[in-house]
Amino acid sequence: MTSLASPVTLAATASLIGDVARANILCALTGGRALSAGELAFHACVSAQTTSGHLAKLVDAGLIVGIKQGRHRYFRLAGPRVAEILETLMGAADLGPARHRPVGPRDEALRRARSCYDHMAGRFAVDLAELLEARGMVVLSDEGGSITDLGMAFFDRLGLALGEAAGRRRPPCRCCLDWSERRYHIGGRLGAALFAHAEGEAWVVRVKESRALRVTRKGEEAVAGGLFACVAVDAPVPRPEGIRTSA
Amino acid sequence: MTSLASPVTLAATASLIGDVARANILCALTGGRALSAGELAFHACVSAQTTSGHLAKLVDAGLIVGIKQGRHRYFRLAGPRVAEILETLMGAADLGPARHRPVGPRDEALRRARSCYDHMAGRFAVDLAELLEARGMVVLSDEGGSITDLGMAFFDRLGLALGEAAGRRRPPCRCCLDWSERRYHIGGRLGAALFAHAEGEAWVVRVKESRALRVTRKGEEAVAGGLFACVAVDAPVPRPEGIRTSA
DNA sequence: CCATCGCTTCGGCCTTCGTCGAAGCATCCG
DNA sequence: CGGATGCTTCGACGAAGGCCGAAGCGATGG
Repeated sequence: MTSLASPVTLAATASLIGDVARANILCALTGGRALSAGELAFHACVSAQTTSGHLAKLVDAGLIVGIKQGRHRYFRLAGPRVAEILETLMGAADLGPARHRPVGPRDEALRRARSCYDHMAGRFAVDLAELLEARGMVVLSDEGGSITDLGMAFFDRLGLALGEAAGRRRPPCRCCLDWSERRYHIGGRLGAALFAHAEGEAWVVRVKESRALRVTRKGEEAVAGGLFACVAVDAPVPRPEGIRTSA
Repeated sequence: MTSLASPVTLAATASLIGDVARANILCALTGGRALSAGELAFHACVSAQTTSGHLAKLVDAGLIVGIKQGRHRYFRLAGPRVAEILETLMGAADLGPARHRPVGPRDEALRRARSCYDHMAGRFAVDLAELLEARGMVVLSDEGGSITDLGMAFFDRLGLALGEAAGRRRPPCRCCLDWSERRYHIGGRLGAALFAHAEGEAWVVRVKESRALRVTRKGEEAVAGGLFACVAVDAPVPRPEGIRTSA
């Protein structure tokens, strides 16, 4: 019935990601935007023809999809599942003894705020998640998360489109372990809705040619206190000092 | 602060799993039991010295841990995180077009019921999960799962040790996409507790030298109807015909 | 104490696969 | 229609790494 997930197929998938050039390609696409083959070649630091071969393999494996537009061909991740796989594998990197810490300076922007396929990650997202949890909107744990009744009402008043999740009782939300913060951020449908809302309200703007997000002043203000001022909330406020945006 | 999860470390981790011999080793350890280097060499179908090299790399990366006992050295997965990574990667195998379906005969036992590090998988586990969801004990979705109040009370009466999960409000439970069934089974703390309970009550017994589990008659009976007869449940019974155990 | 067993290290063979140069198509523009 | 751009295919080179034979080391057991 289903293709057997044997060790050899596991190895095939893993070795596909296990090449530095392909890992660079996948990481570049984790930003969520579709990129052309040439741009991916630049990100992977290899020639165009080498990149072409890698892209063919990735498409063949179903990790990415490519659409042809004119003389360009744009690629994006095949879906949230793939992004999740990559994030999970990212988190596995710090399983071993923390030996090398090549903290580059250009990584600071990524640590602060970045897009993670369809949701946000980095300090900004982690702080937001912890604030929402402190306010009793969501429950987060290492096994997943869920939206409380209070949270459902709040997100509804905020205007978030949670889609079919609203129909389910106690809709869970995926919470990823942030690899740069080792704390949780919110993914899944809620994470995607939060990202869309934040982008629509210009709380964050995408930085060109990068996964990094720039947190605007409006975003800082909205999240630091105004996020909850825009709707009436009768929730307990156990941590009124707001969150750090570290701008 | 934290080791940077760059594309190169992603590739390093992935390529570690991307070798067939190492993938075999990891899959063998996914059964949950510690295995000696010799047994792992047998599973990986390579010589002892080659296996030794692979094990050193896996230990070095923090994916597995080894303890010395006499002249044997036993290895096990470093933790649930690793098992989760492997399961996630397993699920990625069916992303591409389903082309090869080498459904071996010996896989049938694994498809029926198997251990997955600390919880159960296969048809038995999937049916059990769906039954629990139909009874309103848990809520499952592609973004995670959560235990309902009804479920908390039920599992408590059943005698499951959910540990610290009981302290949390709406404790979530991890639900994995079963690679052999493409449906959900229950993992996380609840999954581990269910497995321990099922093993303690002799509903399932481990098959030697394999991840496979044999579902006993007692287990079939208990799950088919007696599981809910042993405790008083005032829940709606939308699907009273029970589950298939396909023994 | 010697034989056996289990695991590890060392050295060298060999396959695999990532890489780029050159050439071949497809597309767009002037 | 010709030149430029973007992507792909082909072929050969070369480094990386998995593999095993041989030998070494520690533990067990008679």
